[in-house]
Amino acid sequence: MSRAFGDYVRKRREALREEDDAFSVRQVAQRIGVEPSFLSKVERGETAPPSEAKIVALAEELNEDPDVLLALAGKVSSDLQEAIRKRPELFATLIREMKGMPDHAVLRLVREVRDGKW
Amino acid sequence: MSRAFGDYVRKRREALREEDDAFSVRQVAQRIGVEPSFLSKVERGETAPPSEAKIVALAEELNEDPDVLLALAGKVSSDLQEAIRKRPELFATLIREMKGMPDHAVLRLVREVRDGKW
DNA sequence: TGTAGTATGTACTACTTAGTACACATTGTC
DNA sequence: GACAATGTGTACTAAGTAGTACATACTACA
Repeated sequence: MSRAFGDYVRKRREALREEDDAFSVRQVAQRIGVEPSFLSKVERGETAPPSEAKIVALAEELNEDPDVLLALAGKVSSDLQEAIRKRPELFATLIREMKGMPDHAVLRLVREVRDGKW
Repeated sequence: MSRAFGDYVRKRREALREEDDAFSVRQVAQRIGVEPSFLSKVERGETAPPSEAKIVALAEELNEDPDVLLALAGKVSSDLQEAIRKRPELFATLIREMKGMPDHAVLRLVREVRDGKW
């Protein structure tokens, strides 16, 4: 089991803690709605990452992008999955086409789409 | 539990069966590597759709687009998920932007990308 | 020195996933 | 009328998911 998720969360939490004691395992656990022992195990990679809902809560707590945290946990946000499931051929083709493209090309595309050229 | 997946599979299998007796529940089940009773229950929606691997095998068997079948089963192909997880911010933004767009716009985009304009 | 807060260890559990194994009743066919 | 093939009902299960509950051990500080 890769510990990328746990390591990342722990580092981020401890960084925030330098400035604010409220970022202890216990307090963060309580705010996201899990037992401290569970969060501890997650951070140490002893247990698989939590559910999507808890990961999103954690991302908010740590001021991180939920999609990035979900990715580290090996998941994809359910709203993205739903969007794909609604038009599977279209999105499947597009994503497979783009997965071989460099970041800057994808980024350019994102911007064009966002700027309403479509 | 919605039975969209099972209904679709059953219809498709029975259509193929008009032409070819090899498309019985038993024989298809054997070819995709499950018990006939399991496929039967799946088609009648009595059990949740099978795993991704079996769905893909079934799609091949039925000459259907695996992404469509996966979508009916409420799933997204793991290779697409992996592509998203590798660049979560980029893909998340793009997909969320596109989910509100009409089909023809998405299709145009797919074609532009495929035709190497990027 | 006691007590408040902190992290972690241990044990357990309810639910879900993804099926198998086998028996049974029906239908076609030789 | 036997035999083969078909679809389905019933019972079961191994592994994974997503945690809880409580006990223990350490640290700071008043």
